[in-house]
Amino acid sequence: MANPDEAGIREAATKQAPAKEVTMKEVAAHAGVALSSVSRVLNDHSDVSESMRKQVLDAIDAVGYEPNLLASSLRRGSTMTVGFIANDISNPLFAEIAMGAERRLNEAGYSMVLTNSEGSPERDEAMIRLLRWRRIDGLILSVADEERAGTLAELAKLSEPVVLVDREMRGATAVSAVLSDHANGMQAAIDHLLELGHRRVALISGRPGLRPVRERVHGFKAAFRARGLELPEDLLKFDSFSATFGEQATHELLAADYPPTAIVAGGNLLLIGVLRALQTAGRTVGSDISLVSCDDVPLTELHSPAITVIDRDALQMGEAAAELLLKLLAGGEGPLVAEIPTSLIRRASTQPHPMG
Amino acid sequence: MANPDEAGIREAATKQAPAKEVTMKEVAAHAGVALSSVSRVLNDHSDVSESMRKQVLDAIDAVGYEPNLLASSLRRGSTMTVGFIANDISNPLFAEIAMGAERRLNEAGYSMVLTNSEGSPERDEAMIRLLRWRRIDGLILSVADEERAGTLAELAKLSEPVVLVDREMRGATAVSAVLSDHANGMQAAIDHLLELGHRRVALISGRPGLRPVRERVHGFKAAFRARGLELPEDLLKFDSFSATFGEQATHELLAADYPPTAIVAGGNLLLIGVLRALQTAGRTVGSDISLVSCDDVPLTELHSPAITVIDRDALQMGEAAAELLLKLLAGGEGPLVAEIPTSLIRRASTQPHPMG
DNA sequence: CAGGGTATTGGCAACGTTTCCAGTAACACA
DNA sequence: TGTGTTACTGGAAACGTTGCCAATACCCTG
Repeated sequence: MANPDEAGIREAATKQAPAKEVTMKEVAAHAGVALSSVSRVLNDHSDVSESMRKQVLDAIDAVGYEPNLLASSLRRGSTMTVGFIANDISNPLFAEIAMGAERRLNEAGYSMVLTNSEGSPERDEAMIRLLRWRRIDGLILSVADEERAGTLAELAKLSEPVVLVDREMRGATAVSAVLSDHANGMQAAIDHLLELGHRRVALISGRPGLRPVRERVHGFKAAFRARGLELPEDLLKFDSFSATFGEQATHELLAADYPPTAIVAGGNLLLIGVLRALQTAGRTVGSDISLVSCDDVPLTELHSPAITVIDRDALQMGEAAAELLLKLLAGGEGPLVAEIPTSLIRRASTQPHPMG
Repeated sequence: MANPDEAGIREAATKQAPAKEVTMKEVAAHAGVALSSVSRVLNDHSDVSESMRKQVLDAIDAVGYEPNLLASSLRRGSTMTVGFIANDISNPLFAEIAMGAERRLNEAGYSMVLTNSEGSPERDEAMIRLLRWRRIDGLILSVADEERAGTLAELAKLSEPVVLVDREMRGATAVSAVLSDHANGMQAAIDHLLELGHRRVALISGRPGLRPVRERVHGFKAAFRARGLELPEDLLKFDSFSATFGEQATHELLAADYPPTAIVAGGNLLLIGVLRALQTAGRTVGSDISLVSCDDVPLTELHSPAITVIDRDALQMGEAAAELLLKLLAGGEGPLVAEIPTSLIRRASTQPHPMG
């Protein structure tokens, strides 16, 4: 590499298309004013004369100037950007939350960069770190693992405000969050099933470490307890929110000695697996077995029979998350918490237990 | 940044705490070496001694240093970031494309910032401009309007490589793109319906300005022409890809004097509307009316009867888009084009025409 | 020991902004 | 005429990096 001949060649090859950027300097030169005046015009400071403003503005589109937000952010110490780390962007629920958040943030002049952890705690950490290095002004996320030390550590290093979506991190000092009321939603759903005469009610959901799962289990138990009934412990299946787990768990449940007469699927991906399994096993939803799902998606409405769901307003969740973050960004004291209600939408998939 | 709306907010937010950053300077001081040596270690240049490397690395986590990617990008002239502008992130199809692209880009060391135009050409333009000002290294997008002058202008100002997803911009100098083969897919689907005896086949799709719509119409016409049949011009409905339009168009079609015996929905949102309308009208999919949709989503598989679709691999589309962009980023000469095949998945929603 | 590498390091000027601090001109007032 | 005030403008120092260039120390050869 130190060969002088090579160096020469490299130098020649380095002679890339310069692609010289048009900077404020050019604008200033063209307008015959100082750099600082151009800056003042661009940031509409109070102390600029009309003639100066016109002069600079003309020069700007004469030379085709475009601001460099990197330089601006570096100098200013703020990027006007917030990060959003989604667990799974292909899940319409998260997509809608992200959309709600982005709308609200854009209104306030912030822009949002959306990234996808694909449910991996490692990627979670990597994304937090990357966004931190990018100097985002705030972060909205739904961590993949609430207990993970690495994630906690990465978040702790972030001095900017953070809002969790449907997560609580008990290992950390209290952090702002928007939380949906899974417990009450689930309690209502289970109560509905019990009312219909079901006793063998199964719950299929993700890892019990996650808040939505925890809360739903609370609601589940509360409903049984309220009626003085014993909990069907053997019908609780926790592993992941994926369709494949939904399918596998359903098969296991159906094959048991005392199979359930009703199933609750803890998410729209799980539901897909459950439906596949029921179809394979030749069971008819509604008449053979009752079914409840979480989160209203087109499939639940259009399935025949239509599927009873515990619903919540995903858009609203996103907006609420953005709202909290904006409050914090404006200097508000944290932690702030917003509760999003859930509601039970009864449809044809839940029918009275034939022997109930 | 010149947006006057932002001024007030920024001013309010400026009253931040100082929060002095830990920079390379601190690291250098702590290690007793020069700033440039720290930089060399961080970018692992060849000419650093082992002792220096250790010394600096130790100092780095002694002082808790975190790189500032803004400064780095500014200096280096490259952000290692590519933008992705999606039409509608809550559409699982786009979400999957984005996911495919992000995976491939991450592998190559790039990170992706995902934004959402919500199908609005104005937002399209605004997003292109913003990303340009952020100095992204490349852009993947699916413009909302292929003809719009403003969008063309914004793209023209971008000197970095661009890859379109399922779009062609005829007003611009040729631009790279990943295109799916809608024409053949549609032709196969229509041929399937014609084979089943259907003649009154309706097509509901988005605005005809968009490539997927254009191509599908080609395929549609080709299938009729190939059999020497006359085109049912009155059954072609173009307006938007939304569920509401799907519903409205279906109602119109059903109310016509010569209603269709088969409907093709040009997207998964349209399908939702079509299904709603059919349900309202009391028509049974399959026996009363045949149905084909575009893009395989859980709903099509799990609906009863299951719905015949023209499928394509969305993940692959995203990966292909990233692949093309990476080639261009590596200095490859454009424009590059990748074709993604479509395939017809026959299911129970397409049945022989009773009178066929 | 001179001479010429080689390997490593330090210093310094950028990158494109913003912002503080002076400086200037114009004007009013006494 | 001098003084103070107002309204603007220019200059220059940051922000945190990177990369070129020169400097140093060391080693090897003759």
